[in-house]
Amino acid sequence: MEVVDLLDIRLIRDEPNKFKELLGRRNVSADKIDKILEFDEKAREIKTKLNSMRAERNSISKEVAKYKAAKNEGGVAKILKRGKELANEIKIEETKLSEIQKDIKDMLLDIPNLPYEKVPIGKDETENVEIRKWGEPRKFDFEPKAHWDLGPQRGLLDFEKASKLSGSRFTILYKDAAQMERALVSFMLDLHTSKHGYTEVMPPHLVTRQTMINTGKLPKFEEESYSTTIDDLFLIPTAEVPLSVMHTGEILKEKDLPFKYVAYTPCYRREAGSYGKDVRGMIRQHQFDKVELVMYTTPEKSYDALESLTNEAEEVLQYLELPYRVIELCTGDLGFVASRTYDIEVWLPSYNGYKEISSCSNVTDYQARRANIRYRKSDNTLDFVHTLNGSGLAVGRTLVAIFENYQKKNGKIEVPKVLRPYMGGKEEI
RNA sequence: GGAGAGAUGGCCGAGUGGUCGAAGGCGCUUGCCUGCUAAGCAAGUGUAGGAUUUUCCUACCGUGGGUUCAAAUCCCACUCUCUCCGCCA
Repeated sequence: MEVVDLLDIRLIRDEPNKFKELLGRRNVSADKIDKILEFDEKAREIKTKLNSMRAERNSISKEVAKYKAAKNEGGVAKILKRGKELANEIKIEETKLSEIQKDIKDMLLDIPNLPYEKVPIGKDETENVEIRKWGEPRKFDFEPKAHWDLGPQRGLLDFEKASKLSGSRFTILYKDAAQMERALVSFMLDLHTSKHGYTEVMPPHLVTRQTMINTGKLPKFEEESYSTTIDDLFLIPTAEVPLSVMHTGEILKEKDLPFKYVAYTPCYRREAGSYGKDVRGMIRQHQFDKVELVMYTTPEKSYDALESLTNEAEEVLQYLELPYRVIELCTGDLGFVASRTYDIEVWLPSYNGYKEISSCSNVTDYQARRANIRYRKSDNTLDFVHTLNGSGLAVGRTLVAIFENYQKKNGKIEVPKVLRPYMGGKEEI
């Protein structure tokens, strides 16, 4: 991977203030940019020097060939001496250059994506902006139960047995709950493939370190990831990882874009940074099911695509008749690779509020640069594609939302109408 | 796990130390021609960096090292793909 591909260092060079300004909005210090520029200048200096040294070496090589052809041994010996000197000098400079380039690469890997200009500026999640609301939270004529009470009481969820097997933050689903989880996966996949035109994919759940780097999950989030002690493979934290770099190193045709992929996979996360958060129930798990949407588009169309992708994810909740709202993340709350993000939050009685159930982001060319995914434009030139991803939806949280919003006084849970065909016609569980 | 073969430009494929950044073909672009389409003819056609920027220089032939004045080509390690054998859901 070339250094320039990461986060085009030429762009930083040309408009350093733009980078400092935009990255400053997401709490990246300007010093980091200055340091990169400083190293970049050093690297270019060495490169220029190397360039002329190599040019000389190449001309020497040609002369050697010429002398040898002319059987001029004296000439050969003389020029070989200079050649050897030069070879040593070149090696020294090359070592210097590769050290600096490695430093630059490490620094660039640590720089997040630029936020879109229109993203609201803010420090953290308290400054996110509500965009729209759909549906009304239900008024209960009894005290609704939280899923962590309701589930075990009904014998549908078991947290204690799960912890015997795997420790904290795991859940076992039984009977109708297990079937509903499966029904939700099928319903979501069917909706996105048949109505929204996505191509269904079943990707690997274990990926290489390089794949994690290409998607921007590493080196930043190593401690958030599960990996295998042998073979250095990583359990995917989301299907975004395999899907958004499936086309690594490829040159796509403009007329084939956009690519729309949907995949159901379990997701594996250590949740290292969230001690004490959402400890009850199955809101925050080390393993959870998710149906993920990923798009590849041209740069011109990516922000429109983000709108449609978000709408497509929202539709799942509309069909399930679950109240939700859409918020836009402010600059301080944006994920590492995202340039703009909408979160969809579903109403949960146990929280007496809205809880994230989907996160839809335009990643622009950030992953495409790392994974070198380009497309050939109509004028025959090459450019990086833009990638987008969004949950469509987090399945476990959707199940929780149904349990809590559809519960009856007697503890039974009504099955949303669209799910009934997937559950043998059951109306309640 | 064992044995063998291989990895070259958008694709196929030649190339075993010195005009090889790489033959040839396909594809693509442009022009000509054919009153459409196809075919035919001609030219062009990798990516990136740098400079004194209508030109010149440099790097890149799976990845990383090494040998050499000089590496796609020789040596070492690794990764991946294919074939056969073994094992296995």
